[in-house]
Amino acid sequence: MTDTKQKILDTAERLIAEQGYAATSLRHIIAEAGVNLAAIHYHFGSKEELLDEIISRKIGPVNAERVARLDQVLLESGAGPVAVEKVLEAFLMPMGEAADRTPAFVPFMGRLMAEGLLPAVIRKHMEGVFIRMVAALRRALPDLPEEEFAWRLHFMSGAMAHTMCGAGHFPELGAAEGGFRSRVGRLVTFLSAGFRAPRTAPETTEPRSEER
Amino acid sequence: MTDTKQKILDTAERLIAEQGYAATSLRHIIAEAGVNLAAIHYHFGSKEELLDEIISRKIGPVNAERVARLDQVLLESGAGPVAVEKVLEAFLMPMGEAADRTPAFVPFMGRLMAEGLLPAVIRKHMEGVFIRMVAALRRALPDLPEEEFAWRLHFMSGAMAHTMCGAGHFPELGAAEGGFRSRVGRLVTFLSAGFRAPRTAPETTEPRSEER
DNA sequence: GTCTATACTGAGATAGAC
DNA sequence: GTCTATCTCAGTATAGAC
Repeated sequence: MTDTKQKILDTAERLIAEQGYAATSLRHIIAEAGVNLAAIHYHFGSKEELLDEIISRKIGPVNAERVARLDQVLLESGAGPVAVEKVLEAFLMPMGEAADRTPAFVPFMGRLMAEGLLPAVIRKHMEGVFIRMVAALRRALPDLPEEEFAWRLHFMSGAMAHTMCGAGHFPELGAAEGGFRSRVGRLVTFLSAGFRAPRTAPETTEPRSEER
Repeated sequence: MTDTKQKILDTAERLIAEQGYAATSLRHIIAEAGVNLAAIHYHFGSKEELLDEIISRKIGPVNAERVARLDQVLLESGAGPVAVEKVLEAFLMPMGEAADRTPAFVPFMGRLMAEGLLPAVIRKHMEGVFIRMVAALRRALPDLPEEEFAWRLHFMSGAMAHTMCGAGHFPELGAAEGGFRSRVGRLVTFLSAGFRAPRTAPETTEPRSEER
């Protein structure tokens, strides 16, 4: 890979991690990287495709590790029950190891999630492992109604996004900066309990009658 | 309020609910509303302040209802224990009633959350009730360590954001469209179980030793 | 094959005429 | 209170230098 291309990728990843995708202009990237504006469009075609390549070059090992761990969890449990915690950990922890190798990547991904850029860009890189994780999770929770299960997956992805982003939206609440692993540990505890909760009783979904 | 201003507010709210804040240009808004571009800057000053006014005019009653319900929950429990479910419901349900009155508002707010616009705009409208809700939740969970509690609040806000947004990022998972109340009911079940989970054991936060 | 210079379109913002 | 004209900066496209 040419030096120019490399510099663009590294600089863009860092700036997007710091400021977000929308707030990072191509002109800001080229200024910091010391390259020409058109070089971005020569090497990548567009801002969106640049984003795609930043993800592509780093997400591969993470997802491979995820699949390996998920397979191991399923193997270890054999025909017996699968533990929710193990599945979630297998899916979430590999991101932390990527963070050790390349520090900007986790906040970078967190930013993208927070900005709602998953559908257009990230999904294509994540869909395979995500489906795999969902299947494992379904085996861990065979009695949960399908609709309830589907909603809980949404709750999970929301919580994941905000956790990876780090700061979250209410910094004054004092989210102490633990390492990524401790953060994921707490998230796994929280989500596992949520997934294991009994189905929602129908009357909970009714409007409350009393008014104040 | 002048008719021009009203038309801008209504049109902008609808378009942002449909397409998101970033994707909705002022020129698109004025075209649909049938007004002049400069009218937006005359009445509101900027796109951001327009956003602020759309929120301001609707969030008031919602937050008043939230405070009323939170107070009622605390009153009913007196000196006894407070139920997590009651607190979360008191905070989340009033949004659903706003949805009945003005259908575009919930997806509008969901979009903003999904786009990560909370810190700049929404926080100032929500901070008061949020702090109040956090205090009530703390009373419901007196034994949870502060740091664990803080993280769980982050997990909650992430899950909330994605839930309000409706579709979420993985539509192929088949999130059936229940009404807002059933959705909130499921969310309350999930979050309550998560909040009540025992503290995360330290060893869960350690790196796993085995590799595949 | 790589990279530079420059121009095009559409965004939000602003000044000043009416 | 409203509208026209214009400014700056964004992402994008292309012609041509090396």
